[in-house]
Amino acid sequence: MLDIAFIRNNPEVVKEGARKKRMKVDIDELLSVDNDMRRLKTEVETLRADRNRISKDVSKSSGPERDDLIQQIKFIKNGLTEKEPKLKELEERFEQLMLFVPNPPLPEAPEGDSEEDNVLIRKVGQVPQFDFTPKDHLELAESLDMVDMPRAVKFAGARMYFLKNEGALLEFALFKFALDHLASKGFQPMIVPQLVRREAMVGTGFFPLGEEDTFFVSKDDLYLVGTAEVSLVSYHMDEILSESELPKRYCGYSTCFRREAGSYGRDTKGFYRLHQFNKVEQVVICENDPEVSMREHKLLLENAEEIMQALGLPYRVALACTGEIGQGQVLKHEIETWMPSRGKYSETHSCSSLHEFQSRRLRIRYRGADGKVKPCHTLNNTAVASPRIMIPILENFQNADGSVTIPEVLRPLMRGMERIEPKNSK
RNA sequence: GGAGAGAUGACCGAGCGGCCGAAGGUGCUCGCCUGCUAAGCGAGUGUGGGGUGUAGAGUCCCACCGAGGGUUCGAAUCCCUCUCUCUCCGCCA
Repeated sequence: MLDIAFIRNNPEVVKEGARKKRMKVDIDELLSVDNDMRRLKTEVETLRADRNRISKDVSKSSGPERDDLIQQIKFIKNGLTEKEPKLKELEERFEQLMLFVPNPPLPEAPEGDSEEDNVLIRKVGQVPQFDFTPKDHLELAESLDMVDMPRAVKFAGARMYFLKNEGALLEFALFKFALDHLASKGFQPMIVPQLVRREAMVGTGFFPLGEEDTFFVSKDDLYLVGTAEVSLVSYHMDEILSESELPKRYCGYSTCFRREAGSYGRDTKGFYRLHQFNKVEQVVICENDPEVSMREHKLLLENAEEIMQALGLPYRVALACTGEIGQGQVLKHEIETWMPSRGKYSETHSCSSLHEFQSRRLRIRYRGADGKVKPCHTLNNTAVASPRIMIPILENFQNADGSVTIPEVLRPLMRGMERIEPKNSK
């Protein structure tokens, strides 16, 4: 959500932002509703002021004078009964329109339509050269008996899976490693609610646009989160924090549920696109200062890169183009990891700054040193998401004999195992 | 799931249908005072929105005492619905 005053004063900036993001939104309609709403509001408030004033006199009067005052109020109330529903209608329309206005991207976000227009920032690590025919991650995972997809699909449907044996252990090791790393840097570890109310989904900006992609538990009116970001950001909903306690830095673990509506037939094989996965997410809530949030943005990116480097995975960092940036984000970096079977770097992390977009929706504010209450800035980035991260781990670290070498940092977390060996029986 | 109690400002907590945007305290800000610290003294300090005003300051108004309806000239106070919290019982990782 943007500040309506900002939209009023800078309609062209907002329109240009929407255009860059390739999003359709009718700012002129919004402003016209805003205008009508304010005009009517003034009328209604004048009537209310009259009513309140006269009503106070009622208590001081008596007899015919009193009856006369009450008559006057009844007359005013007629005007109110006529105007109030119209005002309410306009206000609802206004709120609705506001939910769709995209946050204009920062100037440093490159303009573009799709992934191809993202700008490469840096490459880290060596892409492996195999002197044997490498397998893809699914083949590896099956031969290593780390996964069972067919049995899951049989009773749970497409894009479902079991992780088993070293697969299960590896995932826990990854999350433990990530949480430890972030906790050591002062991020507060959290295990978060995975079922949330609509308010949290709208508040974090996933709704209304992302509603189709979300699982809904209708009996209880609760939504399954697609990321811990929803809960971590909503944590401070409706609060006024003090500047001295900022920034708030969190790392949260959750399972993530995504319907993947509209992606039928895409990435159907393997670990890339699943209905359910697990993730450690980083979230920062900080002061309303673009420089501060940019610093935090870099910190979040750096944390994720440190984890990637510790794992020894070859990756690159790209700056997402405007067409790839979500509605609420002003800047987004992606970490893409080398996946041999795809023959390219593919997204494993997404680092976003949202400025006031979420905090306005959720009313997360803080009292500045000047005594003024301001909306915070919010940011988030993946720390590690699995099983997707297992694609590059399995594929990059595979050996000629079909085994996979476990990254050193994870070995202490996997009972000292150094390799995952192929199994014969299933 | 059954029975009962509750939801008030950044936080805690009082509140008779008009004198309540709301006592008191804590916190915070500013000042004073005291070898230092702690304490003490004084003053200030709600949110959101609309109008006016040169962004500002100021000023006027509206709304808000969990949310939404209702009664009333007038509702934090009365009634209804919902949500959440707590206690007890049941069930349960």
